[in-house]
Formats: sequence, C-alpha cells, structure tokens
Amino acid sequence: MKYWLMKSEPTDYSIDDLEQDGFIDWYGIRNYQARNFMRDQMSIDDLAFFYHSNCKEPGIVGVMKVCKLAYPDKLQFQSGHKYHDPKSDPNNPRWVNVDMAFVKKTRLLSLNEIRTYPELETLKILQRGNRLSITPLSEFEWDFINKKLAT
DNA sequence: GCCAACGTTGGC
DNA sequence: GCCAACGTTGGC
Repeated sequence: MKYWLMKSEPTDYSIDDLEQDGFIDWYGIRNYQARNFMRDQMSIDDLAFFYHSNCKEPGIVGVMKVCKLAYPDKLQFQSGHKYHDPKSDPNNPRWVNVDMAFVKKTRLLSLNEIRTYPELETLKILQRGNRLSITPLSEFEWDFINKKLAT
C-alpha cells in the first residue's frame, strides 16, 4: 500500500466533480516522472490526497483511491485536443492514466496550514521548485495529515 | 498577471 | 551530449 498526493486545478476538475462522478480517469499527465509513478508504482487501493492547485485556496480537500491500474491516456491520440501528443506511437503509447475513485471529502487543509507543521517539512510539494503533480507520501506523512484532517 | 524554477526541445 | 530558448507550473 502506497500513499500519494495528486494535484488538480479545481477549475479543470475538482473534488466536487469527483464526488459526483464517483471515479475519474486521471487524464492529462504529461510529465515523465509523474507518469512513471502511475505506470510503475501505483497499485489498486493505494490512497491519495486530492489537492487543489493554482487556485485561491490551494490545499488538500479530499481522499481518493486507485481503482484501475495504468492504461493509455486516450487524449494523447485526439488530434486538436489540448493533450494531443503527435509524437506518441499508438503501438507504444507514451502517456498513461489510472482511474481514481472518490473516497471522501475532507476539510480544507490549506498549503499555509501544511507549512506550519514541522512534521511535514519533508513533503515533496514543499520542496523548493517542486512542481510534480503526483508525489508519493511516507506513511508517517499520510497518518499525520489524516490526524490533522480529523480535527 | 507576474515570475521563479523547472522540464523539454532542437540546433550544433 | 551540450545548452540556449522556450514552455509550463503554481503560489502569490
């Protein structure tokens, strides 16, 4: 069992959208490191925090879990689409997504609040210049955040 | 909208 | 394989 933090811009796809849909193909990842996490390291039932980024109140807003292992992201082959990648070979697709299932909403644990906890200094999203939209969390980080979310 | 910090691209 | 130019991310 692994733990993840996955960013999405709420104007693109929010925790409310996921609650409505039940699950979502985590589309549009076009970064090799993030892709490799999905392709090589994610397992069914891995848990992830849903993080709202690039918005007024960035932070953790919910929990979800992996419900389908990595498979080719169909948008990479859709000509004209924002996520179209003409260099991706259909016989050897470059980009994948996993399916994520809604688990629950949480209170907002804002980026500002996250920064106030010395225990979370090691969080990948707090490291200088880190822009990865998918990052792993240690079990300690996961548990610590869950406790904060419960209060 | 700004811009720092990265990742990617492509000429050489 | 170097590296300058360009594109993207994401907090502010």
